[in-house]
Amino acid sequence: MEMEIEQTKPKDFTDSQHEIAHIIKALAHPARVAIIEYLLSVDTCICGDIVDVLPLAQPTVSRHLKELKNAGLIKGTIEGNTICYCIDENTIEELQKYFTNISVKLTLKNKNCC
Amino acid sequence: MEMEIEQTKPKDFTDSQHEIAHIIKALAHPARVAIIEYLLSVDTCICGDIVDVLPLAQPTVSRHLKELKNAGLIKGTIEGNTICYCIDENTIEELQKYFTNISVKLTLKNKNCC
DNA sequence: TATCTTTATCGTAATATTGCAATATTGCAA
DNA sequence: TTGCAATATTGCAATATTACGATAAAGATA
Repeated sequence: MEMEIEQTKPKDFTDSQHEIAHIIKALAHPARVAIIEYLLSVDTCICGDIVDVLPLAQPTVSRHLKELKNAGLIKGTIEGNTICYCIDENTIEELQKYFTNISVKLTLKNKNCC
Repeated sequence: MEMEIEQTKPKDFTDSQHEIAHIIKALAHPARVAIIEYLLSVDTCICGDIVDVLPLAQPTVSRHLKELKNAGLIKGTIEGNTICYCIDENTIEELQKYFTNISVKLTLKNKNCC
């Protein structure tokens, strides 16, 4: 008969790890970083000119926008002929809190190695 | 003779956009999120047991560690037979500041659309 | 209606990522 | 020295990502 062995190795990552990785992944490309930074820089969010400020063709930009939208980082509102894109503050705040939490925990940690 | 036309479309992304995307990309996978969270959870950074807490084979974990190290998110110190990995606070802080800056700018922005 | 503008989707090629088995490396311990 | 333990590297297959041209869709405008 087999002894029960302490099983530490998990079968999968946690849901939370999958989720945060998914959001972070949406920013893991310079094009999508540039899109967020551009949306941040313009005061209105009427954004029919995103293609003009990126070194990419229109279909490629469209894909990147879709990915950002899919991750909840931007919202798009149809405005007649154009689409008004803007940053979703809640998701950015989630990222901000995630990294702030890590930072805070690090400052509270033992520092007697590395 | 050609007229000079206002050229808004850039040739490439900025260095800063490439850099931040590179760091962010290192966290764009649940395995690497899990590694950071594990390193954060253990008090010492003697970390010879990372493979045991991840649902991945040893070579795969080694690859993920390499990628985190390459992005400056972790540091590895050879400690005799094992390697002592720990989080690089400076890089985490950089991310934290990046997202805090976006958050702050968003709260100061016009909110009359979307 | 016909055409223009804006954005999305499809098809496809090039490249990158991920995972694991096999193997190499390096230090420690018998 | 021999063998073991901890990591890294290599090779390779499967899959994902990225880019762009061509095309489609849908509202605006002549």
